[in-house]
Amino acid sequence: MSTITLADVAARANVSTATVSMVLRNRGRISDETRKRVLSAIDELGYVYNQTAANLRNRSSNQVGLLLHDITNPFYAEMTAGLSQEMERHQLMLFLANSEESVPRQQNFVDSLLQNNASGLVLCTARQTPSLFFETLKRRKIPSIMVVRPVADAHFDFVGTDNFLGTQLATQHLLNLGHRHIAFIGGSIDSTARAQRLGGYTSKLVENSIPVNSAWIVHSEASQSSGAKIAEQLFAAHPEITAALCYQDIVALGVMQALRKLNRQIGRDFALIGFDDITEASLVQPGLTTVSVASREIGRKAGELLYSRIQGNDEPPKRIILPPSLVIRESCGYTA
Amino acid sequence: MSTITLADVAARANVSTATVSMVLRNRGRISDETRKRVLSAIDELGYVYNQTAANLRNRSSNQVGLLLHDITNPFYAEMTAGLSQEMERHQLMLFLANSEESVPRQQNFVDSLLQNNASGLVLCTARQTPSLFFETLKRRKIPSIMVVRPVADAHFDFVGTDNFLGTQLATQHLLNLGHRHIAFIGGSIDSTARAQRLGGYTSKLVENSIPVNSAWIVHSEASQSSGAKIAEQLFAAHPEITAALCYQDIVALGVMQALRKLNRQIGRDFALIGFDDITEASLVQPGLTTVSVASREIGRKAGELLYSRIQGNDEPPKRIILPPSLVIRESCGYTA
DNA sequence: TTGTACGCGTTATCAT
DNA sequence: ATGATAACGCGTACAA
Repeated sequence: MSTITLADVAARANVSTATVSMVLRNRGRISDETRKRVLSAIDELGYVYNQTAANLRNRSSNQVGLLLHDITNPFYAEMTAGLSQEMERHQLMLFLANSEESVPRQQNFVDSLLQNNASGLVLCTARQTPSLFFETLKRRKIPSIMVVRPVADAHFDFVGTDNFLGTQLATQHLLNLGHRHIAFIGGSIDSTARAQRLGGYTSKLVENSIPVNSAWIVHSEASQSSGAKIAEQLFAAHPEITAALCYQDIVALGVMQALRKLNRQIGRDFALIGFDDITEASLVQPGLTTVSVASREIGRKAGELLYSRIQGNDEPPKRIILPPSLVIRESCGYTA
Repeated sequence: MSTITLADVAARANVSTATVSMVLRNRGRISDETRKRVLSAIDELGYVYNQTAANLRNRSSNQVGLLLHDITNPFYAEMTAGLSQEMERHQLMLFLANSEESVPRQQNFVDSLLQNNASGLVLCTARQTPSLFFETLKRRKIPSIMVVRPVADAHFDFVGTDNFLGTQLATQHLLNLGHRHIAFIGGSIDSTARAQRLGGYTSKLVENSIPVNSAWIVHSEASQSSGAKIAEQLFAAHPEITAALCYQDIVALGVMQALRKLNRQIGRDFALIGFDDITEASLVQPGLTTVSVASREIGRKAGELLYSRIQGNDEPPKRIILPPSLVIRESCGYTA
């Protein structure tokens, strides 16, 4: 069974391929009469449009790529859903890749996208991404939106959250509750986002004339177990700590484990705040107070912006920073 | 800046386009001499391979589609990661779509894939999928692997878990602990998977001469809140129930809420088992005993099978059923 | 190794 | 006003 082509349809309808093409794309001037003939020919033959051929001719495609480092992280899964929704609205197909923080894999994916004439990208790049990577993107002039992880290069569009403000909110909340010995737990040392979150925390301390104790600031991997291990050490060495702000909810969940092990009642004799507001935050006992960053909305906004870029919007690079909010549950007690 | 084509490279290297093509794809016999010339020409010109053109010529592509109904469900996110890994191994690009149980959206996605000459599909179809959908896939002869949700049509490859065995394991566990009043909570009435899980449960009861009480079998939506609501009603009407097997972990989490509200100690005066082993199951307090189905592995196996089909494997349809296992945590107490 | 027809839709230009 | 003609996008594979 050989493929049915536009030419076959044209023959059947006694028109030229040009006419069929115009009917398919609603362009040019076609009489209702012939349009009907063409449409029924399409129907009778069971013609399937060949996007590949169109792409080749147009030197473009309806495909965009999404690069993440961990789709199993609920935060990114949620963001993906938002983006996917937006892509569908615009009839764009979404390629997905999971770099798992591997720079070569990330590079492979982007190379493939370029070879496929992808018309845009949404990227949450791996941590050690070399600047050459960004240079290549710029040189190829492919619309690229960076998300969540800030990139030094201001040339790119960015959609993310206000890390600084987020931890300011959280820190202020702890201060309002009377805490003065507040730890900051988690994040990897070379992360820009961490620097920003740390900044929100320290700035609030300073603003309230509370000394910043660097021994209470520790980093960890983005996992529950790592958070637990780090926290245990920290609390053993510094029993004076009464509250902690975590870089991520995942880490906070680990800290919870540590606190339980040390027999400290979360919400009573210890206050804990996370960041991200992943689903789990509302499921644990007690519910985790956390900074919510509207992950789904980040996906949507990124999609919106990408689409406008693909349409030719050439305004200077944008930075869309979605305001975070503090979701108060039970992990800091009930006093507001 | 006009695109650099294969022809440009050929001109620069003083060879034919055929030669360049062969060098790029390591085919035919090319002398080391010319190969070097071609490679350096590619390098100098910064040539980028045009996959689109190749796809058109080959009437194929290196693209496969993954259709899910909810990427934010951790179970599917995990599966996606497994599939993504496998696709990358074979240099296949993965299209992702989130149907959110919408049949038209699902259809759109598959239509787009067909128009893009996708070489294969992995599908977890929406619940109300009409049989016409499957007919189309068969007619187009595109390799398609169904996952997780069993499909009536035995014509398709399937990768999933043994629902029946899973609930048998769980039910036996509860029986061993002495429970005789065991409820089955969750799943939607028209789900095949639910029928299978229900079968495992009832078969074990019958095997142990325990009457099946249909009043203890209730269904619910796949959400925590729905699970909680349903469970509350059930336990109020039937206080004699001392244990429950849930269709999904998500539902089990809701049931936990209900139990707390009713002041019943999970793991002490009530035993609860879930299904899926999502990450949350190990995070809640007490940890949820559940049937683990190796979601990541389902993704990998599906990818492996799909790849072999794309390569031309035309053995009869396969059903790969991964054995589930019971992960014992604390929600049934500590007695084994 | 090379020449070249081919895969299939698009669009600018031309014809009626 | 409508529609046809034909060159074009770029890599592939077969005959020479």
